[in-house]
Amino acid sequence: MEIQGLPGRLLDELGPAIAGGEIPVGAVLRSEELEARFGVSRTVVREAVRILEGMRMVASRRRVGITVQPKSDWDVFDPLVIRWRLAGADRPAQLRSLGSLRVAVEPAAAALAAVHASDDHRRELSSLAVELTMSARAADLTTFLRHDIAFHATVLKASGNEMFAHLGDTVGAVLTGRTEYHLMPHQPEPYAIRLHREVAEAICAGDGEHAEQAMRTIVTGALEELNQQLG
Amino acid sequence: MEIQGLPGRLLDELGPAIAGGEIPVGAVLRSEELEARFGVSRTVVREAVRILEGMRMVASRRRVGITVQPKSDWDVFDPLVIRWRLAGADRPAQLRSLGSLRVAVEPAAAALAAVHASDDHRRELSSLAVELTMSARAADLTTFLRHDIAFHATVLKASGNEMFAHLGDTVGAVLTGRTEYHLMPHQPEPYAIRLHREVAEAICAGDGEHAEQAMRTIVTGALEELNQQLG
DNA sequence: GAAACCAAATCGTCATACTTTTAAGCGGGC
DNA sequence: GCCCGCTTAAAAGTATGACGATTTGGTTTC
Repeated sequence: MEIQGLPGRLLDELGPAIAGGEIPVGAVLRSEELEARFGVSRTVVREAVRILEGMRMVASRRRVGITVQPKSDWDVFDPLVIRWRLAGADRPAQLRSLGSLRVAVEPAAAALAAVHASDDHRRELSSLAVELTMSARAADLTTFLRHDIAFHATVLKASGNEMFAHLGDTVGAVLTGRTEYHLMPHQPEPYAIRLHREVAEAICAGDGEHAEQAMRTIVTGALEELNQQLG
Repeated sequence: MEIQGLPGRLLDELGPAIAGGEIPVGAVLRSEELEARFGVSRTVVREAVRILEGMRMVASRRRVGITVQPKSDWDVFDPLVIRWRLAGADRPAQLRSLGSLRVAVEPAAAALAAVHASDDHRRELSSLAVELTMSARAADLTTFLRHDIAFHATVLKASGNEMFAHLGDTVGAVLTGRTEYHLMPHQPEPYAIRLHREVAEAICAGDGEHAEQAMRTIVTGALEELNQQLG
């Protein structure tokens, strides 16, 4: 997942710093300065900057330097950008954006999954629904979170749409972030669990309408809860 | 938009070649070979490869080389990846994926836009709806396409969700691709035009339900048409 | 036959020199 | 005094040679 080598280490410094606003939009960096600051060679700095440029977070121009681009240019779908934003000051905004995206995508994915899911996926969903119920009853929030993430990722994969499938990790990051956010306060609501079971059953039964509806209830509920948390 | 310099030119060769399957998944390239093939230095090759690595299209490992990664790893939301896939053999699959994504996202964006759109956005939408109608009546497909793209992009921007907003260019690419695909055969259907006006009016009036419904009709229609075209 | 070792291939990093672009300062002409 | 063009220098862009690190795969040895 990670970019490796020294450029990767540089990215781990620069990316969060830019996403978190410590290096503000419009700031200008110079390669030489970065070389000195991180004690690496030109090659390494250039490669790291190239990657940031690929994410549209910076632009490099001769005789000027490396300029941090306005946020509206950033590749907001890039997994690294999302992770960096979730880790910094933009976290609330990023969670809100992702919440809306989930409301749009996950019900559609559930509907598609009811039609396109493979037998393996259907089996996995059933089993995950069971494990979800169990870990909820046991108030084991850590494994609950893990199963919850797996559940949503599986629905997205089972939709048969590669773009939906790729949102699995992102949704996972949201769920993790959300759990961290209100510091795992109470055990999962039985109502939400029931809805997850409904989604799984509907998908297994090939009932797209029902799967979509139940999933919509889940994600709109999550969004409302989020908005409440964030004020 | 483009990556610039020699690495950019390299990308313009390698990206489409990989996305189009001419360089198949699992293929292994060596830096030295690429240097020779394109007559550039290590520096340039490495930077281009780093960018491809950032898109998860290749992975570079010591003593083995630069391996083309399975498609399921690619950053399918990266604008460049989308463009490359639309230009090559993956075009049908990419159009289908994007079609489903539009069905999921655009109605939600329209609903949000009805609530969050700025006055400027509302004005622009009204005006675009008018121009859309006019260019359709005049059977001027080129300007129609341009206005259509602008219309959808504006709705996405007006939603106030940065992630939705970023899909504007992508949707534009789909519309362009679609028009090219069936080679601009007939003039736009009056029904579709009417729906666009409805969306604009509903957003201006703050009627989210109606905007969402009308937009859903537009994009599901587009998806059905697409499925018909692709068989 | 298995385990340890060795060697070659390839990427990764560094240092340095040279090239290209371009912002900005300078000066001359109007 | 203002505008236009020329010069200059600053920064990124490219090329190249040397070395380091790592991994694969064969070879040797027990």
